[in-house]
Amino acid sequence: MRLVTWNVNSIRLRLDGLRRINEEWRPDLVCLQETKVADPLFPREALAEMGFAHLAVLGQKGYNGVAIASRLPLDDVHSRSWCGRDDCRHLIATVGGIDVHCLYVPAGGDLPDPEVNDKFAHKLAFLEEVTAWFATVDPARPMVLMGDLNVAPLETDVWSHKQMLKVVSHTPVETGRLAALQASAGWIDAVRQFIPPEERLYTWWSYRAADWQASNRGRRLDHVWVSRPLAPRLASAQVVRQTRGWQPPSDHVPVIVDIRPI
DNA sequence: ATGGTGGATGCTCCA
Repeated sequence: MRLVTWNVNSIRLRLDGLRRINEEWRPDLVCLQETKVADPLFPREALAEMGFAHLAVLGQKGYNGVAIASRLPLDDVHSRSWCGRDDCRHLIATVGGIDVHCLYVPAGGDLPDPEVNDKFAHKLAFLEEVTAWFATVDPARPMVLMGDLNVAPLETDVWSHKQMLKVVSHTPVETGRLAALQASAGWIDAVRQFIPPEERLYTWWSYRAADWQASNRGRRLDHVWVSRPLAPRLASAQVVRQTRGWQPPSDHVPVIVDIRPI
């Protein structure tokens, strides 16, 4: 089974990109973040034409929004809300006996100080709540957690570890909270099973760079994690870097993981 | 130290 996660930054502007991904990589299931559209306006038909007969959406006007598109039936579709907000960041479905969590963690604003930046405080509280909840989930279940986690955990997940230590997405408090989330249900970083942690790897490049490829100041913000029972079934992982150069591009690129059948 | 771009929206917020 081929799984893809992609922060599309508007699904309606990324339909051609998704068609290209679909034709070239043939995913069985796609988790989308930042769909930026209310559910009645979601382009359901376009995804059905790509072969995604099963679709779960959780969107709102203008901001956030997640979706799961699948060739295989989705069971027990539901969502969770965190920090007392209904901001469309966590969608859950079961496919082929695997619980799929599509997650969009708050970006956290600019200043990495929860005392002066409410968005950063929200991000930290969000990670803490999700962690506490996953600690109550049975880690023996086959589960996948995929999405834009908005944290680059490893030194090799940013262009400059030293310069990024005070930049939101790579501060010690965030990488610490992400490590706690990873430990909560014994999650395994599927991508780093195939691309060694010593190797630099990014999934996001800012729109603000004059030349994203030349400066290459990326971050690995998008992740695919699996629970212990799925670890022996991991077959491959890849980051589709070249989509950053497609027109019009998302600032995030897709991450693909293949899981063998039992 | 600063501003840079892109998306949705509606004269600004968010990333």
